[in-house]
Amino acid sequence: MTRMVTQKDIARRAGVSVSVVSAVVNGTSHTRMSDETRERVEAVLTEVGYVPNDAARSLRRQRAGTIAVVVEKVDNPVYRDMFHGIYDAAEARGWAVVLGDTIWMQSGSHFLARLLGRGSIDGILLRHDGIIDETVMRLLRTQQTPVVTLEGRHAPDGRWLAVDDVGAGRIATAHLIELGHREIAYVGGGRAFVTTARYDGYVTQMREAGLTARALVATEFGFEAGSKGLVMALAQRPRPTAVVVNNVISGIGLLAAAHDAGLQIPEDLSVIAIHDAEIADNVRPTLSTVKLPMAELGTRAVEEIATALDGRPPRAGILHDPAPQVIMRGSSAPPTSGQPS
Amino acid sequence: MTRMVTQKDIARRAGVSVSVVSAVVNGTSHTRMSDETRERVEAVLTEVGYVPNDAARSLRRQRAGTIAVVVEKVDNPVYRDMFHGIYDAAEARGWAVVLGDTIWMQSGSHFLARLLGRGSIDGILLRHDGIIDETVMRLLRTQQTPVVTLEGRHAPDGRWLAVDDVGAGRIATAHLIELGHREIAYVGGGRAFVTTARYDGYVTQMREAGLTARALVATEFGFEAGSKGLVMALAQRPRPTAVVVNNVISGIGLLAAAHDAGLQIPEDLSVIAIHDAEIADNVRPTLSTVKLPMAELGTRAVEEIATALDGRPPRAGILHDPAPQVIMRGSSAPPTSGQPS
DNA sequence: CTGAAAGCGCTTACAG
DNA sequence: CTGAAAGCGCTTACAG
Repeated sequence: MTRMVTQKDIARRAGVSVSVVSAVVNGTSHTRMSDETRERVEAVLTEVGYVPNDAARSLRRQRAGTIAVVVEKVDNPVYRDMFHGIYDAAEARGWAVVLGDTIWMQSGSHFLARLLGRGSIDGILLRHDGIIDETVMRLLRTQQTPVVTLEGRHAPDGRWLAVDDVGAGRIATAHLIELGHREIAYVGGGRAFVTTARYDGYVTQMREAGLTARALVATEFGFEAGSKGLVMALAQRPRPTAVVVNNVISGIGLLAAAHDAGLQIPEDLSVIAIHDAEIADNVRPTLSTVKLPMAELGTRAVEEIATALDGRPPRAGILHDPAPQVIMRGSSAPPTSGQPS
Repeated sequence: MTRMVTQKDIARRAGVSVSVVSAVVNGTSHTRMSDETRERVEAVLTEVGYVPNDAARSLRRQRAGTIAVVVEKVDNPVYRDMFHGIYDAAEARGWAVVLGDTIWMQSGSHFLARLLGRGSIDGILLRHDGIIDETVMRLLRTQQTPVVTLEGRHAPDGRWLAVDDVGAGRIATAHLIELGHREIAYVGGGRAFVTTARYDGYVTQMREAGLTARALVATEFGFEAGSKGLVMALAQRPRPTAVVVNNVISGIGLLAAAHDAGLQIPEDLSVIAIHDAEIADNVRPTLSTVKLPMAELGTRAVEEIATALDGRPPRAGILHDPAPQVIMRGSSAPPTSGQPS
């Protein structure tokens, strides 16, 4: 490992001071210099392949130029658009983005240390739904690094953003009602904030349609939540002819379980899941979903970090625009007369 | 935004020098001090909630304590175990891990700047299969930050690691042969390195069994590659009774396309995909796969970074242990006599 | 137009 | 047992 080449080295080789080198590197016009000098420095810079030391820069500038995004499971396809939105917005502001998984945020972990310690991360976007250790949350709240919570209501200093979960629950339910269903169940998602909101939307929509809302079939997340949820939903009386599932992954799991139970989808049961993902198009039957503006959520979250760094007041809240949108696929259809009950 | 509290502040409040504070913070025994002093410092430390500045630390230590992992699509479920292996190994060595997506590595992006610039990232694990801009690769090669390439053969200074792709291709093919298939096609994955290796395994295994290997049905990656691949494979004569698919995602896509084409899986066509993921269990029919030791790959990759940082020679190569393993599910079965041809 | 110097917050020899 | 000082590599007022 050879020694790092510094501005000092460049200065020596170009016969100028480090101030000049720094000015050239940063494109600062403040220190005006002759074209001749600039060219000479630039020549040396590219010749030796100079790269600035980010640690030194961050220390001096008191800003790292990097924000961290921490989510529950990085491989959840639901985040794809959000990551994209975050990346674009961050790059536009001159920030790099790094990702991490919530399960890495354990007390004492080096990942957490990097998040908490100032100097390498300027802001944190956190998808948190009550799953994080309370000690860790307290630490996070105590730190000065701004934290914007995504889809949760626990934000330190009130910086939180969420998609319209109530609206998603409503529109999913409305879709099934419009198809003619009256016996509709709500499956999945445990007792987390987002579930509560989505389930609320379901309840409201059912009531408005003069239908009776059912108890939440609470089953956590993941594929398995879908299969367990199906069994529990089918045990309800009267037997539902349609279900709203709390998320795509559980929706896929529910579809698989329905297949195993010998149910025809959508003939025997209509299914719609909240959140859209590519996989919904790649299972059979395809899965109807509600698409939420995740890319916009990401963009707004980055703006909120900027707001926090500027010391401006939070603009917390729910993203109502664009509105949740039903993407009808093969898993939802009008109820059939021959539907088992 | 209040000013950051520094060791200097702690020192003043505790009535000691910063050397002592630093020693307490780092648990350094070098500077022995009285228990009384240590306790006093610790009290102040916790009282004000001191957190070290990582930028200053990195600069002084000439090491950031963070490694970056950059992969093609972070939401590819294939990486889940690998991330886990990387995280565990990194934490054990005292390193934090941050994740990024390959598509962020564009010339001029701040993400790339952070990767290239020394000081904030000590090493890079890169899943690269020929998709990255050659300019970027050259920059990466030029930098001093060690890069370990995962599943590719392009590693700068020869630090690369891969799972046994040839073995995976062989064992997948062997599985179908053992079931009694003789007309077996290979679908998906374009012309990337991993594909070449897996396809090679298929060819070898076919030959050893005295069967004729077919031309690669080259269709890139993703779900769509599976559907396109199916059409192309079915056009081959004699029509195959079984296919090896280059990866799980394409395998799912192929299953969906087969359903749309009215094919019964596995009766009309047996399918096995390389790489295992939870989703393989959650589609119907379930998808047979070959599981590769991704967690171990992650662990070894972290060790390789350590090797590089210590200036020790590369231990590049293929991970043969544990060996690829067939996970038979519902998509593969013996050929049926009534199979269409 | 250019240089010398201070200082960001740490760690680590070195001196006492 | 503890402190003063140097220095990691930058950026930025300030002086000339």
